[in-house]
Amino acid sequence: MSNSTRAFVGMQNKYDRVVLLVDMDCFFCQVEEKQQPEYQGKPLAVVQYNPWRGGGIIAVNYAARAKGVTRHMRGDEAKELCHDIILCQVPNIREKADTGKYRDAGKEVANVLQRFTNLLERASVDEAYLDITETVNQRVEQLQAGSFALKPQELVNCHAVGYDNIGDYVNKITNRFANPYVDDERYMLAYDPNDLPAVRQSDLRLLIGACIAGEVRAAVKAETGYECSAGIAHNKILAKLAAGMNKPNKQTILPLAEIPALFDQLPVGKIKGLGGKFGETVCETLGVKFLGQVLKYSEKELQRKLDEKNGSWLHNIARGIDLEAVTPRFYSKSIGCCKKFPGRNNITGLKTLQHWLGELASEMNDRLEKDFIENNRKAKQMVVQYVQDVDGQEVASSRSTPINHYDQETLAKQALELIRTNTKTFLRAGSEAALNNAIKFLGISVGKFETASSAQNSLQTMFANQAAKKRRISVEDSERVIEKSSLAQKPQKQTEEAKMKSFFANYLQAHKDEQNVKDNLETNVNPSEMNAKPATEPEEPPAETRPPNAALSPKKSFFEAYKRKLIDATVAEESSDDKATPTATPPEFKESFFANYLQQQKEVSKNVEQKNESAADNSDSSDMQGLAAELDEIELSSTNLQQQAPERPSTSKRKLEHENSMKAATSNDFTSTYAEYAQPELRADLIRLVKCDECGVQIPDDVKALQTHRDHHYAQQLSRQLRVEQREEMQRSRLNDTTASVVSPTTKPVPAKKGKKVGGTAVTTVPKPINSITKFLAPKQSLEPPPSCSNSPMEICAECKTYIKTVDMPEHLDFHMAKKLQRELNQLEVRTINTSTNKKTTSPAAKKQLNSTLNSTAANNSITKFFTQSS
DNA sequence: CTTGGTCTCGTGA
DNA sequence: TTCACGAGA
Repeated sequence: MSNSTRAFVGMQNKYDRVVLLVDMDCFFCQVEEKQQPEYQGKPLAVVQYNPWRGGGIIAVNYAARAKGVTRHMRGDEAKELCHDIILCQVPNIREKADTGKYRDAGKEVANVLQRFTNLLERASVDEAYLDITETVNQRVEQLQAGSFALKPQELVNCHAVGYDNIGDYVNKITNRFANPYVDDERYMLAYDPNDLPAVRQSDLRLLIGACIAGEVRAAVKAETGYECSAGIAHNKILAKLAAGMNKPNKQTILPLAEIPALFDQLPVGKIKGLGGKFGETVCETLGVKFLGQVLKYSEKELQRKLDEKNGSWLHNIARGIDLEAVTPRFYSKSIGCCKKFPGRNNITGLKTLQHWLGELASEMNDRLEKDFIENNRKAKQMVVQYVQDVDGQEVASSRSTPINHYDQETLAKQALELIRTNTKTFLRAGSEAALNNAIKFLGISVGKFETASSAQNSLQTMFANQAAKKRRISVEDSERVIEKSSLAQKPQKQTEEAKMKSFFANYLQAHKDEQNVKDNLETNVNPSEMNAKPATEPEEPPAETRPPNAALSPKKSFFEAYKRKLIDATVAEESSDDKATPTATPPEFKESFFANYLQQQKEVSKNVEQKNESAADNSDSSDMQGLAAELDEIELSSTNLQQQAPERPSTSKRKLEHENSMKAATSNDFTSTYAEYAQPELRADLIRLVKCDECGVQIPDDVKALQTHRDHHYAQQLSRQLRVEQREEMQRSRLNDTTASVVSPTTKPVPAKKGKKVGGTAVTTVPKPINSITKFLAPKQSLEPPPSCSNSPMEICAECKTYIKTVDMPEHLDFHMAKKLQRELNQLEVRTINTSTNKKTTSPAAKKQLNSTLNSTAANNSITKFFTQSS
């Protein structure tokens, strides 16, 4: 558990990184929509249960935002603005909001993100930074080596700050390829000479970053069903800023050169860290409104007016420089829960205080057990926070204490002690039960996690190993994913390809290939519109078996991509009021990359010559020249198309529908828009899709994605079932002990709580290990090895007789073990429930047994033994 | 009484 | 270093 302090990159690397901020769109709403598919496309908001005026809104989907519904509204106000709005309650457990559902969903997303880089920093439940510098650099190299070509079709849903459409930005970059020094004059004025190499590469690298962002978002969508927005920039601050500029389901590049213009009009408070009090002081003490105005102060002045650290930080920020590193963090450093007790709900009596501490402690206990199993770590410190009303003033306090084990009772007791011993007069004079100061806020959190030593018990060891292995595998996976999506990597070893030095040449080569080898594209885009290329040929072979030079083909030239955008734009026009429609003004093709290339062709081949042997270059070059005329023709026809397309929208629309065969390709609701634009991972020629029998959603046909998706259903089913059980259990205990209630806390609510607790323990304990291991659950897996995965070695699992990737086999076997564990836990649960109904008071022994199994260091119970035996 | 519940970080003692 | 507390997202 390295407590990594904040890290920074060197000033000399200020433009070297490519950072992504992925931000889930109205995440809580999406979670609800996924859970209740019938809600999809309808205006929806998530409210926290609170009887006053219909509950407080904490998330609003875009359909509801269109009607003017915002956060900070009450449910009733939302209803007024939008009569048919669906209001989802966040579940209430233990009389307080339970956000576990969203935490789990966030983790599901993070698991996908993780595959793309190990430099993943989770910033909140629905936001994460990814440092993708490595991958970008690799692709730059491959681009230069000719083994990789950009795929502009990945950029359809992408924006660049300062450009009306992404095509303009791409054109700008390609122009610079043709004339590398066009912008240098400006660069020299604006940047330090030492930065020029990075500055010159900046746009291309951000563009590549955007392609990766497209892949990331497509993977998230395909594997979790959730949509997100992303920002692509050279640092965290800018990535975060950019991500917010186009939403939902879009991504935004913030080009270096656009920063000054942007900042001139950018309110200071828009920058992360300047949104609050500090931002206000900055504005006041500097007399500025916009970030750009900060430029008039020297670093020294800023340091003097603010302080040394903030001064130079702001000095940098105003120049778009932020050196803060993306610090890898998947799991939170602390876990806590709290509750407000406003006004009338102030806690004024000792019993009430004990009751609520018990509730909070109970939730903590559940979450800590879960965390322990997942992360093999134990908290060493507990903090209790509270706000007291001391004669009209709110006084906040927090006290901490070391902890060694945490069950509900201990946590609650310790919390109470901390409050008691730190309050001057805890009880009102002469009273045994009345607090001297009413409590308005109560929170318990734990932190200072330490890894549980593996010697402690085998259960821990197993899960620790599990986690470590998973991490390793996912790193490999991320490489595989990237490889898969950048088609041109496949013929990497082909040396003759490597001789082509520019990615222009690559495009041309690719286009040439397209004529020889039939491309799936032609089935996607109607051949008659493709300048009368003969529509032909049998099914394309699976990607893995494709001949190398066919695989090299980038599938779509710029031209095709733009035409594609045209079609999209046409459809978008038809589907009228959709906000998620991409801006898709087609660029002028005369200025296009092809035109440029053709003009510059000879120079390019000259450059190539300089770096390389000559013979192959000449032939390439002549090949390219041979293509020139044809490309001209294509371009010509494309401009025709540009004019014609809007006049026959329905054909292209139908085509598009056919193309993706996604259920909602033309629907204009907010949840289905993705299908139209999700080429990178969803294009049939890249990944085959299968339909989930259960929910009908399209899933990439590879073992991992399938398992992940099924796992999701399985987990849902499990938790549904467990929730039902829990509810029943709660009712039982209520029947058994009707005196236990919130309003009369004098009645000791212990039996009820304990009854709940037993259920709760099982509820949160059981599904988690299952959930994390059921990645390898194969309930519906066929006995045949999936054809699309034939490239990775598979073997048959002796337990369930299904085909499993060899690399996944160890975890798959773990899964079977976990199933057994689940059975045992379930039996244990049945036993405890039985005793509780029989005896009215829950058997504390049974509960403790479970608790200590998962919590403690003692390894002498049945489950632990079970694992020792089976492993 | 009415964004509530979680998190993380920086600062000063 | 650790703790308490506030700020910010």
